[in-house]
Amino acid sequence: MNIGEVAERAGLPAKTIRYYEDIGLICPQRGANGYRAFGETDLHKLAFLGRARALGFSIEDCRTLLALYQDDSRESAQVKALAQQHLAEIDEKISQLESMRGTLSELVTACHGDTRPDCPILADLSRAGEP
Amino acid sequence: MNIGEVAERAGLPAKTIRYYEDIGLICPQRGANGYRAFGETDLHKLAFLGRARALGFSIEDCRTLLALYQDDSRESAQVKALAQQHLAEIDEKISQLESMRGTLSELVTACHGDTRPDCPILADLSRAGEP
DNA sequence: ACTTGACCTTCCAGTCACTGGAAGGCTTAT
DNA sequence: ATAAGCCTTCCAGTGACTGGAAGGTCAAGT
Repeated sequence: MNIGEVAERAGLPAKTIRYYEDIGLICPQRGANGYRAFGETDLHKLAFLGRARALGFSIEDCRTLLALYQDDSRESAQVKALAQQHLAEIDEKISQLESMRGTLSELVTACHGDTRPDCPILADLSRAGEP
Repeated sequence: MNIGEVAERAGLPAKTIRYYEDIGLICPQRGANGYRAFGETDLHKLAFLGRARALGFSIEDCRTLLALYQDDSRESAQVKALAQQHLAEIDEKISQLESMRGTLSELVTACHGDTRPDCPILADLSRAGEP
């Protein structure tokens, strides 16, 4: 398989696949013409990486997950710990965003959004009332 | 005020303040010794920027917000539109994270997390069942 | 007067995970 | 022979900082 086909099948841009090779996540063979020659295993790894990335795992986490996947003597506790840690980070991010969302939606509601300059959003940002 | 004091008072790292000057968000005066000399207006702008950034606005949004804040002929509709757009982006991010969270927490729950290698998390990432 | 330490300055490099583009080689069809 | 559509490498840029090196300035203490 050339990079175009594997990109199509794995659902990743060719650029990303080259990047993954660059950082040592995959290591496809090379044909006589210098083209990368991907096998089914490479495709499988790339799809794995795509799904892990879609779950928000960092590249380094993905590297670890791939290593665990290929390690017959792994303990599922290692995988679970990694996933739990990531879950905690996601929860953290969500709560930060929820907090922003709360403030921001109050301000948006309070703003008339007309042709006059008075604006509770700017008033809040400038802390007009210095709370 | 030197940068240390304004950093303390605005609640921003000195590095960040220098960066904000670099990209033209603020323009403090300079003393004879080459030190930045911040006035109350600078402090006020920095605090404004800090709060806007804390609400997740991008630097470019902050630049716009600051310009609107200083523009007496602004229309509050401009501010509201910006905020609404940002709110929509936040909502989008939250829903992406919630979706990750959903899948991930199912997988974490399903994983025994013991010394055996069998792991639903890795099974899902490798799409063992090719759904 | 001298030194110490805490400030301040600029500039360069690195972060993360790509993404875009330039310049050039290979393959296949016309 | 040429055109298109692949492929290759390498370099630069993204956002919003952050760390660190190398060096100048200031205030206090001896």
